[in-house]
Amino acid sequence: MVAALVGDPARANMLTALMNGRALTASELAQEAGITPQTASSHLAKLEAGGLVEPEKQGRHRYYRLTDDDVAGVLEGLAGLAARTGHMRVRTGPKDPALRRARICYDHLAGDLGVQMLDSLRERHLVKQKKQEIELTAEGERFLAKNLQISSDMLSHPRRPVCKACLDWSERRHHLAGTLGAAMMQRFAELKWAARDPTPGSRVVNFTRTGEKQFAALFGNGKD
Amino acid sequence: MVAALVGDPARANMLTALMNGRALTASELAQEAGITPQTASSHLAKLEAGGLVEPEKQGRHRYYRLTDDDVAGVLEGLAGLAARTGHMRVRTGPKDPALRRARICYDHLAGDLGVQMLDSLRERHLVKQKKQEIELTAEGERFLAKNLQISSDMLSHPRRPVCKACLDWSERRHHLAGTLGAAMMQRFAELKWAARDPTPGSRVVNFTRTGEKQFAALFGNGKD
DNA sequence: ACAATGCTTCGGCTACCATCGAAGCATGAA
DNA sequence: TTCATGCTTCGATGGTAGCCGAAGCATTGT
Repeated sequence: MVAALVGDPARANMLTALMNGRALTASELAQEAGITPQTASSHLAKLEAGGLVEPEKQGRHRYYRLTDDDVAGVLEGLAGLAARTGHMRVRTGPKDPALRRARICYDHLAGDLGVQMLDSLRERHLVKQKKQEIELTAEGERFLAKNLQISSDMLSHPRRPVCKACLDWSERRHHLAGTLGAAMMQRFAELKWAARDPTPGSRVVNFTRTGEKQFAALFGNGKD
Repeated sequence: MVAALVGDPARANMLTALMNGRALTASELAQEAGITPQTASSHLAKLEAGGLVEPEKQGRHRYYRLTDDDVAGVLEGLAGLAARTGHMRVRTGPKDPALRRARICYDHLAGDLGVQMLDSLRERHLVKQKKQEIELTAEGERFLAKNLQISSDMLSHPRRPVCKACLDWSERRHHLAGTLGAAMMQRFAELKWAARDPTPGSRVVNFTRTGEKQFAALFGNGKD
C-alpha cells in the first residue's frame, strides 16, 4: 500500500525534500532524512517500486524526483490533513542537537537559527514572502547594507533567484535560501561569527560566543 | 503522521470499508479488517486521534464514519496512486434483501427510502441538520402542510424531540426519526401509500404502486 | 593501471507496534 | 436484580521493518 511508504518518517522526509520539484541525489536525500546512505538506498528502492519517485542516472550520481504532480498533490493533501488536527509532525529528525540548531543547507544557514532569522526578517518587514518567493524590501536593503555590509548588487546571479524560501528539515518551517541566504552565511563566516564544523562531511555550523551574541542582537526573538 | 495511520493494513481495510460514506460499528469494522475487537478498538482510537474518523454513540453500539469529504478525498487519491502500480483493493458489495429498501425503525421509516427522504428534505432546505438535531424550517413547515397535511402543532410531544436523526441500520446514514418521522410514517399509512408487512415480527414496509410514485414525486432523487 | 566517489547488497541487531487473551465497564434486556 | 452484548483497557508476545557496519559494484578521475 502506498500510504505505508509515505508513513515511514525517513521516507516522508525524503518526499518532503522533493516537494519543491527539484531532483536530489540519493546521498542528499539521505542527509535530509538523517540516515545513512545504505538505509536511504533501501528506502528509495521501495519508493521507486511504489511509483512515488523516479530515478535519473547521471554519472555516478542518481537523481530522484517525484514521479509526477499527482504524487505531489496527494502528499500535499496528506499534509493538509495532518495540519488541521494539529497533528503536525514532530519528527525524530536529526539526533544531533547541534545539527538541529545550526547547519549548512547547500550553502546557506538552516536549523533553528536559520528559521529564526527568516522569521525576524519577515516580522520587521525587511523581506516580503509570497509562497516560496522572497523579496527584499527597501528597508531590508538598508538593513543589510548597514549591519552586514551586503549591497544588493552583490546578489545578482544569473542562475538563481535572489531570495527563496527553503523548507527546514528539522523545524519544518521556512528558512532563507537563494543568493541572499548564501551571501549572509558567507558574511557570517567572514565576520567570524560562525564556521562550518571542521569534521569532514559534517553539516554542523558552530557559532562563536560573540557571533551568537551579534546574531541574537540582529535576529533574536528574545528566547535565546 | 497521517500516512502512517493509513499505512497499516488493518486500518486501511477499515477506512476502505467506510469509503462509501456509511457508518459502521466497531465490531463490523473488526470483522472487515479480519482482526479481534480489542485490536480494532486500539486502531479506531488512533484513527480518531488522527482526525480521520468520528464516532457516534448509539445504544451500546459505536458507529464510526469518516470525518469529512477531505479525508475521503485523500484516501481516494492514495487509492489512485496505488491503482496505477497494480495494487487495487475491492470492496464487497451489498448483500441484503428488500428489508433494506423500506422498513420500520420503531415507528418511523428507515432503509433506503428513509435515508433518501431525509436527504431530499435537507437538500431543499426544508430541514436543517446539526449533528443529531434536526430543525424544521419555515419552508419545511409549509411543505408539510401543503403536501401531507401535517401541521406543526401535531408534532408537539413532551417526551420526544420534534425531529431527530437516526442512524440507519442498513444504509448507515441518517434518516428522519423523532415525532416528525413518526407522523410522516403514520401519514403514509393513512394515505395508503405504504403499510407494514402483515407477517408477524416483520419490519418490512411495503409501498403500493401509487404510493411509491407519490413518494418519489415528493422525495425522489431521480434514480428511482 | 590505481584510487576515489556514489550507491547498492548483505547480515545481524534492535525497537516498535500490531495482535490476542483476559478482565473491566457500559448499556440494554429479562 | 441478573444476564447478555458491545466495546475498551491491560499485559505479554511475536513478527516485521528500520537501521547501521562491512563489503561489493559501478563510474569517474589521475
